[in-house]
Amino acid sequence: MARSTNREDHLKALYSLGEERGGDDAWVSTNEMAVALGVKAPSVTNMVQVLQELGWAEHRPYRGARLTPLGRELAVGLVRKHRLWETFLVEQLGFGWEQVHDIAEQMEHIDCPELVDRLDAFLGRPKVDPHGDPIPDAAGNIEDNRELTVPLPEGFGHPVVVKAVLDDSHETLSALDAHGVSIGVSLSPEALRGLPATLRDVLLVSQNPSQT
Amino acid sequence: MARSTNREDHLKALYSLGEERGGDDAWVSTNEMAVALGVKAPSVTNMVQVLQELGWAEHRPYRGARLTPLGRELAVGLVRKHRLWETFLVEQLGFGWEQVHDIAEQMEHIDCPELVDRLDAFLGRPKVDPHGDPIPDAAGNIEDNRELTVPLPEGFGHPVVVKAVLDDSHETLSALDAHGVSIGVSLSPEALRGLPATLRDVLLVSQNPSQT
DNA sequence: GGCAAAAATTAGCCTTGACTAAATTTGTCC
DNA sequence: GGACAAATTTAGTCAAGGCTAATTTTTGCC
Repeated sequence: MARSTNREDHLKALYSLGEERGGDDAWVSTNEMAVALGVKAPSVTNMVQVLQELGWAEHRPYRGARLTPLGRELAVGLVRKHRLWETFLVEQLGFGWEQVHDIAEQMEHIDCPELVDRLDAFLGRPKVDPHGDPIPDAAGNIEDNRELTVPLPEGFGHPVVVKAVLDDSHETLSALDAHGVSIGVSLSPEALRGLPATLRDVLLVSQNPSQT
Repeated sequence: MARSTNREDHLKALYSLGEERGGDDAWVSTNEMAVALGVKAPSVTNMVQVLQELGWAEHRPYRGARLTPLGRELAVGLVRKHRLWETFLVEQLGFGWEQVHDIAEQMEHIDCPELVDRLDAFLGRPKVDPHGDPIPDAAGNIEDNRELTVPLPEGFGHPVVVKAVLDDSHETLSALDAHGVSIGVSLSPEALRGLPATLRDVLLVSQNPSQT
């Protein structure tokens, strides 16, 4: 039973898609997971059954899968590692925010709890990663300040401050860069109208420019 | 043909054992590799044949294997990554030198040339790792200052300065720590006599304490 | 309520990389 | 120079994790 990158990838996909669904008890279809992971549906069915044997997930045939409390804990640990490494890559090594997702995807599988703690301390226990996403603490608590933020409101009547980006892919982030958009930047209504709709849709913003 | 941790592990074992043999054209037996990697001999025979198909090594049945120039280049790249990460873990994150080998063993498989360059620059382009081993540069050149050093001479007539440790295992390094031995430390003849022979045997030293 | 389409699972196969057991080669000792 | 021991490879098996094709379940539409 060696540590398996594969199982961890499936676990994380299940977690992410479940979060998008909005609830801890949301069922995620194996097909969705297959699309997210770039594999075919039967492979996911297999892996989900393995996760069930590990006690990480529950599988209801023809309905989908969802995490157990243990599975959720492990998944949050992976997210924590991913976002800490992204922060390291951007803040310490000077990578662009659009470059780090794929690298962190590899680094998050490194297995060493003490490394995670030391990295967290080294970075000054950051609360958010370079894309504005919250970094879970060592206990697994996620302080989601994005509750204070909102999806971009209709009409673009007021300036807004960019607080987070919901899509960390290289393409989206490069495109945002090209439009001068990054975390903390204030955007005028005109600037918002100049953005392609697909880019506007991934932004979470604060309407009060005084909020940091 | 995905990037394979496995192939990289076999490549590195072949490189390390070949270096111990002392020559670029030394043949390494599959059995030695099997012992080093913790697998059985037939598994190594299989992998060595795969390495041969990849153009990384040459396999002469019943004689052993040795690296091609390409294989050597790739292996040196792995050693470079390993030693840079070890340096990062000790100097930036504050790990003890006995803790970092196993972690770096995982990190060296992260595939991103730009990451290696940036890490190297971030660390100030270090020449040696925490165990005194030389770090290959980006071109693969190894500036082995250990030529200036020697294995511990017989008799222990003079004080010596520890320049490198040939065994990076947790056990050996912890034991050295317990005896107050680390890179750069000066050891008196009495101190040397107080060390177990197995520990003395892994030291490379300089006889001139003025050398740094 | 039944039937067709969509979704998910099962069945069967392939590759990678490990293993054991059996066969082969090498090397050494007289 | 032959016989035996040690080292190595070959042969055959297994588990993990992927795939395609076929089957089963669910769902949506009339």
